[in-house]
Amino acid sequence: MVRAGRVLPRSFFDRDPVEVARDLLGRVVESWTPEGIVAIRLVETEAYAGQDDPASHAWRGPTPRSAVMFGPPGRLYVYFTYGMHHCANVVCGPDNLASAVLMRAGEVVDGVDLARARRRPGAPERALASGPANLAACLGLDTSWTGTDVVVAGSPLRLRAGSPVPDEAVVAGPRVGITRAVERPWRFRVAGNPHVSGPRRAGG
DNA sequence: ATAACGATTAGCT
DNA sequence: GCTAATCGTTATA
Repeated sequence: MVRAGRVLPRSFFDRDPVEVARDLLGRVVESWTPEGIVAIRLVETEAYAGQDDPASHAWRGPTPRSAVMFGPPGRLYVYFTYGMHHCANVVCGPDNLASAVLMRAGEVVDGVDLARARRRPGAPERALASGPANLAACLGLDTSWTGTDVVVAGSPLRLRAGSPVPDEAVVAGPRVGITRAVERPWRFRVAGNPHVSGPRRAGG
């Protein structure tokens, strides 16, 4: 069991998503299920700025899928993609923007056995949560988790303070896997960290 | 009703 | 570097 500090308050998420994405590096996301606990220290995130952002699922206004992004900050938005993967975001402020931060990669710091069981036998430890769909799989997340409030006491998904990453260790670069607004440098990662997503690991 | 595609991943060349 | 896997969401009619 890893001591990861206090649960982040709602005010943490009630900010511009670019700020939140940057600040989320080094923080610890943990899921509590009947199977057990898995905790992951985040090393890679991306910001999505709602209706101001052509790459965001919220760009064209609310749909059944993106509705939660238009709600209050601090809730989970999990979507299903490519017919087989889930990815997890935390909704951010400000209220009118429908913004969110995608949790892209991290280091499993608690519940390694459970995390590996949810992935693939023989997956190297550094690859367990390297990529948004891998990270969501380790935590056992699917679309039924959408709407989960991560700041209420006893939530099955929590974000803890962990240890913030200093500016000199943070690299900002273009977001991955999108076709619009590619130029916005809203992907953040910890420089040189072996747990970031690949194979675009070298990109900037 | 239907078609195109996606905030990905793993495996192979 | 290239691509199959696989299906919900969205746009269009």
